[in-house]
Amino acid sequence: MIQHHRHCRMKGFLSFLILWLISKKKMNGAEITQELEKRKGHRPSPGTIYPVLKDLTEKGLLKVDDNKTYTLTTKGKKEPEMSLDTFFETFFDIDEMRSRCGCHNH
Amino acid sequence: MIQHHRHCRMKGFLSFLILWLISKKKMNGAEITQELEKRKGHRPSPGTIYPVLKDLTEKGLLKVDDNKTYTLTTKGKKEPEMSLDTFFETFFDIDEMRSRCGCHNH
DNA sequence: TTAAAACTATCGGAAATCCGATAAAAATGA
DNA sequence: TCATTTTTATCGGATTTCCGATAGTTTTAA
Repeated sequence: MIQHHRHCRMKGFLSFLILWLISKKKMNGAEITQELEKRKGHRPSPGTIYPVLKDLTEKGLLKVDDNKTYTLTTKGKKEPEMSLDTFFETFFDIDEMRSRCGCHNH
Repeated sequence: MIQHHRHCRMKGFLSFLILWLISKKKMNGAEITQELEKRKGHRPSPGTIYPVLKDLTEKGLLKVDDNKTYTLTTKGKKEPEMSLDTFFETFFDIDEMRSRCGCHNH
């Protein structure tokens, strides 16, 4: 099956982003989908987010309650911290990056 | 051959990061390697960065001079802008992210 | 000059990442 | 109830991303 060419660079921050979203507010799959659509401009396929949620749950970073609502575990609360450190060590000059692009009002 | 498990989340921002570095200052491979080591905490393998440089050159985003120094092309100067927009649309609350992690001094 | 070191480059493949297709389960509402 | 919509979930695989192994090339310095 031929898959179409993706225009979107920057593949591979979805787990990080989902952890970040859930750290701000517990969410179910639909809410996560909506939030990702808002941020990235297009609705992710169910086949995109549910495997990620499953993976993060199996790694002990997320837990699910009976309403299918995802929350960070204790481990998960530490993990994004680590990732954030890594992130800001790598992109320490992020303010300069932002000042170079057109989106100053975010 | 068995490859060891990677602890590092956030796979997949290398092209973006390399474009960003070269947009700040023209560099050769060794300089890029050093800068990545500084930012990410470990030295990338040559097999990591040179294929990326080749790929970005073939896509017309980079050009190389006789000293193997990489510079952005006109197209490359626009491309990171686009990526930056995407980036900051996705991570519009990046300041909140940073205030949550320990690295306030970057 | 020439050996050693540093740099550049390629290749194959492991692992990660994402997504379309598909379907089950749950919620909705007529 | 029961059909429709929404939500959740899985699977297989296309593609991307990265890296170890390897080797050619250039620079360094004795």
